[in-house]
Amino acid sequence: MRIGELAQRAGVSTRALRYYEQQGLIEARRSANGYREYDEADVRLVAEIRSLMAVGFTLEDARPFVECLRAGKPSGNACPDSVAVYRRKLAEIDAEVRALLARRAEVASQLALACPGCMFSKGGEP
Amino acid sequence: MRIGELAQRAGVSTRALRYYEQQGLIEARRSANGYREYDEADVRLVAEIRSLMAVGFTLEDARPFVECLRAGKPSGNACPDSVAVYRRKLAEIDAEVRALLARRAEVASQLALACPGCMFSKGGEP
DNA sequence: CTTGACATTGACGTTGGCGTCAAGGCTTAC
DNA sequence: GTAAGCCTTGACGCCAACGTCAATGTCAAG
Repeated sequence: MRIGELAQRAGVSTRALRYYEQQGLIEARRSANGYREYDEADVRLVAEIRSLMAVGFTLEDARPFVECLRAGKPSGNACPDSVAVYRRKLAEIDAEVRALLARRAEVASQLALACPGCMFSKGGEP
Repeated sequence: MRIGELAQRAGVSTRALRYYEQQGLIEARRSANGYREYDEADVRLVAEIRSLMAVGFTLEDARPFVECLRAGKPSGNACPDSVAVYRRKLAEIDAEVRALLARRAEVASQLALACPGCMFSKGGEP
């Protein structure tokens, strides 16, 4: 299939696919006229990328998973590098959550100072 | 005082101060040679901006607080617009935390699939 | 033949909050 | 007078993941 069909089947733009290729995540053979040609395996690769991005992974984070699939593994997370990324991501998320909660507490205390009663009413008291 | 001293006292760069001015958050009168001149009130304005940014506010978020101070209020959060921003920010943070926790759960379940036992050991089992 | 739907590469725009030159003017000290 | 240290405006760079346009090529249908 060509890039337009892959884009439609994977739910991404053709621009995104060319970008992934530029970043070395996917590759395509070329037909005689220079058009990119993809197969079913590429649909899976792109799907893997998108599902990882959907949970906050960057393209770089997705790279080990893609390489894992291209290495013939049935699943992108069946490789040690992928597992390492999972663990790193968990740590990152936990750190982010802690930072956010700390900020939340600060904001809440400032709000309580600025507007006593705001914290327990729905509409607040401006 | 001139921009260098304000920068030092407020703990920001001169570039940042000029940027804040460009965004309409602070303003400076000019001395005869064209240099920006600031006073103590500006130190407070910049301090307010920085303390808000430290908890994740954008410059736009900080605007009502600055206007509040410039309106003569003793505190930047003593105005209804500021309180509204606080409340909006709390909601945003809560939404972010929820999204992060949802992602965390997804990542954790994938990790559990990829590497049973990883979730309960420190070093994991790759 | 021409229209239209596909494809190609290249390059600039987006978002926030500045960092980092560049090229020059003002002031003070030696 | 000149070096040092302040200041001015202007403009490009950065980061991610593309969007969007430009100019052009390919191919099947009418």
